Amino acid sequence: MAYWLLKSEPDVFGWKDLLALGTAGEEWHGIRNYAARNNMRAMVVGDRGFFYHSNIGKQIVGIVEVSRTSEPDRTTDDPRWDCVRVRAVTGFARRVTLDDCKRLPGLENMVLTHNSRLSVQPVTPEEWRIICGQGGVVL
DNA sequence: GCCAACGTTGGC
DNA sequence: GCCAACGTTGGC
Repeated sequence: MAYWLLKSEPDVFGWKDLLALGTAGEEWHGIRNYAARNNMRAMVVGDRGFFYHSNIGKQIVGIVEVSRTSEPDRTTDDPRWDCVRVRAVTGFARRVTLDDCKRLPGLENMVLTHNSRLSVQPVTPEEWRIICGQGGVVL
């Protein structure tokens, strides 16, 4: 299983919005960046991802699961762009901030801390373990 | 609200 | 294929 990090501005679509959709989840549409799209194309059903609130909060707030693999993004006519479907799995007992990620040992190379613009990012198993521990998530 | 970083576009 | 111009993102 691979691990990812998905960003969203919480005033547009936040963790509570995803939670409200339950097991149906949400299509992760609107991605218009090749690197982010390629990361989505690499996802398989069952992969897990962190849900990150950008701009407001700047923190990881929960865990999502990929529930459907990449398919064309119906919100555009441009055939280049895809989306996956994700659903909420569990919220963090303690949210893990961007500052935490910059500070914690073992996260020095995390994409989040040095390519802040990439909206769908890979996360290594070690990074996943550290952040889940920090977030109070029992693996 | 500003601006640096980054990606994309399009003229050549 | 290069690169200047432009647009967007997101931290500050």
